[in-house]
Amino acid sequence: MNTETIRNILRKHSLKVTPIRVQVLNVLLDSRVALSHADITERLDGEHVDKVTLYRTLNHFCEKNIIHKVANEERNWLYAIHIDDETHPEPDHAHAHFICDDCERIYCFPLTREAGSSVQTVKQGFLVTNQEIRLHGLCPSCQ
Amino acid sequence: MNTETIRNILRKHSLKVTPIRVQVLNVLLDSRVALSHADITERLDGEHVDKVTLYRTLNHFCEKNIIHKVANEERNWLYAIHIDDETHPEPDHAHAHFICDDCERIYCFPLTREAGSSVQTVKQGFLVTNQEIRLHGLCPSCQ
DNA sequence: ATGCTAAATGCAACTAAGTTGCAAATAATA
DNA sequence: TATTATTTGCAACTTAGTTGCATTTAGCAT
Ligand SMILES: [Mn+2]
Ligand SMILES: [Mn+2]
Ligand SMILES: [Zn+2]
Ligand SMILES: [Zn+2]
Repeated sequence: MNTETIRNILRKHSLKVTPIRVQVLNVLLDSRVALSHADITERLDGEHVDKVTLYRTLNHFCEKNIIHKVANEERNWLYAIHIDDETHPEPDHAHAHFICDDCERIYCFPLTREAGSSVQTVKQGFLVTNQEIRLHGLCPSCQ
Repeated sequence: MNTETIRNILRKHSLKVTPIRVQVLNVLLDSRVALSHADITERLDGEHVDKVTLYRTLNHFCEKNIIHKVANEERNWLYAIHIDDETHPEPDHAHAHFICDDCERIYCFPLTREAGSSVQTVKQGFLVTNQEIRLHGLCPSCQ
């Protein structure tokens, strides 16, 4: 993705435009799957980025809702751009995560509304306001 | 729950019957919600239990499928007995977890079959074999 | 009952993801 | 160009969970 577009995303969220932020955002925009801190560090190579700075950058992006985090099976955070396409205008957790049980990659999937609203009143006395769906299986390259 | 019943659960899974195992299983059988390592330690008080022994006990129970673990919002493990009632004869992940956004307690819920099978073919090329549903909201005592 | 042995326990040290504190550098604005 | 709030980098810290190893014990055979 074009650097100026990325710079504008940052400005839109009133974040200072710094080289690290541009590069990290670029890496995340380029990826079809959610990435770990280590994944991102690798893909930034050439440039040395301090691990704390990277964590803080990712947390900033999360607070601004530019990206979100999802835990993998080892319970480490993976980071992904918010899917923001026409088919999926809702905020927050209105999408599913697909976890490949072979390669362990995690993909963000938009959810159809009917699927999303199917598990509403499961048990008397509990009020469900939101849900998180994690789909397990095999991704195209692992079948 | 009666101690002899607990001893029999252990024997059924060819685990040696030890005081710690009996007590831990008793604590888990008594709880309506999933418990952390710290929660369990508290409820064992009187008896001192080494933290490593407790972790190993819990992992043993998981391997034998007597209990299962679920991550809380801080990504620490909580442990719960497998719900094993008539309404829910399937193995593995065929139940949902309800997370109270106020008190953070986690409950295991059986899932109706229709809800469980609603999110099957979400995206071309991805094979879904299993799913995990985390419901967020308010539990009865937090509304 | 007694002894034997594989499994369970307890303690200390370790691991690794993520955070905190603070001093030095820098982007935005005037 | 100067000012200042924000960002960065480094070191130290935190904490859940694991590993290694010596000691103890449950279950079983004699
Ligand atoms: Mn996602
Ligand atoms: Mn459960
Ligand atoms: Zn895969
Ligand atoms: Zn509650």
